[in-house]
Amino acid sequence: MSPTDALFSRLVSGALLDDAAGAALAGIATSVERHEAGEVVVERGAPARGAFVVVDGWASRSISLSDGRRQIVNFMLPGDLFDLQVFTGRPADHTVTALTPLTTAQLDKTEMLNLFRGASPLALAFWWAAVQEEAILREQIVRNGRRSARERVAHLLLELYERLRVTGRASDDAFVLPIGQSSLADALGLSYVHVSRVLSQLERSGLIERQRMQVRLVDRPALQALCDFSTLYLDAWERTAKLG
Amino acid sequence: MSPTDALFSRLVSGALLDDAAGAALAGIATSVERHEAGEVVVERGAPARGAFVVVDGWASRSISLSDGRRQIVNFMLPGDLFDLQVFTGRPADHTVTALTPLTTAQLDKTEMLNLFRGASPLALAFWWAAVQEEAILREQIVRNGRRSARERVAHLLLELYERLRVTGRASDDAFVLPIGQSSLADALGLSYVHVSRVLSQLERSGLIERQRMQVRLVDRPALQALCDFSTLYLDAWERTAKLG
DNA sequence: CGTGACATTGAACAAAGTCAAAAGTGGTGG
DNA sequence: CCACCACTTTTGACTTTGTTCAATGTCACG
Repeated sequence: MSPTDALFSRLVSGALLDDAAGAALAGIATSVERHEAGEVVVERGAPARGAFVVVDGWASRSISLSDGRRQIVNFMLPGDLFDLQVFTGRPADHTVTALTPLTTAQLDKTEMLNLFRGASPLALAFWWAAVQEEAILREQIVRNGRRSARERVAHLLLELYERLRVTGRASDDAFVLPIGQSSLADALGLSYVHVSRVLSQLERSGLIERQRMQVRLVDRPALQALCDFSTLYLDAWERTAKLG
Repeated sequence: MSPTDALFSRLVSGALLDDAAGAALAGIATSVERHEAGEVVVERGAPARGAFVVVDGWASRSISLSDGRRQIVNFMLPGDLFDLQVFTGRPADHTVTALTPLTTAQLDKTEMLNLFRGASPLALAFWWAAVQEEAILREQIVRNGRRSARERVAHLLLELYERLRVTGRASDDAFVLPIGQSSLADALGLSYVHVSRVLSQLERSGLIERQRMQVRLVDRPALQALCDFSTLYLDAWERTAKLG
């Protein structure tokens, strides 16, 4: 039994691979690692070593807030790939932990990049965009899973501000929020009534100001502290390593 | 101003593109579409037409439960790409709605695939795995955002069952659940105390059985009905269209 | 002005969290 | 084989957070 068996059976069931490609796959899944239950496999913030396949056992991908609240973003089962963001040179925005005795196989980074050799540089750019988006989804999971209503609202406002800023649509701690509170509520997993209350309260506390569709983050540092906001998951917009 | 300006400024700030690649990018972002606020841009379940860039305006990506509860999975702002799953031939597992007057540019499907011409078939397989994973993350967002504790637990058990089944690790409505309740709680955004209560209650209702680390989904249809479980987001494991 | 969509407020209610203690479980070594 | 340990699960009482329902405001626009 090869380390890539489980992955292979997933890919085959999706009709994505033939046997030749399967052999190629097995060829790049080189070093097999074994971990005990509880062991950390990839640390948040650590530079990417390579991508991994889960050969056997269960692992979790999780993100913790600074006060200890923890959100498992998803479970990784045999055949699952992770840290496919190697392509982009980004550090991991999450921690991977073995939940049971775990066997993984590492897919070599340069081998992986070789697969893209011959493709347009745009292909990697799109890959990067997809990785980017995944990071935003993960953060959304943590936001809605382990943050209070107040924290959620603050966190979303901060994220929107940062994302809009990159394309020149926000500055001076202010931006146009062209959507109603019930859309915010649907994004945050709250009722629109409660969103209204929280926004009013943030305004009364002097953290934000609202007029029409304009929002101003009056005290951005305080907002960030309030919800434990980190730009790690967005930073890559500005600091990603160049690709070969 | 070209339709890809916002995307370009994102990619450039990540040092991913030079001007030549930017021109190539502009070359494949052909047909520009305009939508009114509230209009549906991509319908859940519809076959992929191509990938899109948001040129101007805001959109949401959302998933609704059959009783109307709605979860916005993320907001799409100018420069964001979406429906990158074209590569995989999967239908959309979510609905894209314009939140404001919206301008998008379509990236032609065959042009997109051409970018991968010359890359190994494995490159597309990895892309497919990433898309797969994103779908699971989206479902996790809906689960934790708009489902009750009872529904969440049922939904997660069903997902794990389906995912394990693909690699032969579950059958007969039963599988080994080798993790503690506090891991489940961390994944579901609940307290472990509450998870314990819910599991006990599901067992008393005759929907599941537990012994050691074994879980049996005694009445899978009822569980699926209980939490509005759809395999759409997992199905691709078995029904994805073949790639060129 | 009047109208309709969106936002705010209050009061009653429900879901899930917290705290604390008791009951299993399984592994270890005597 | 049993006693002991650490850990996980269960249960009950109580608290907190956010929801629901319903009424009231506000504002842009015809």
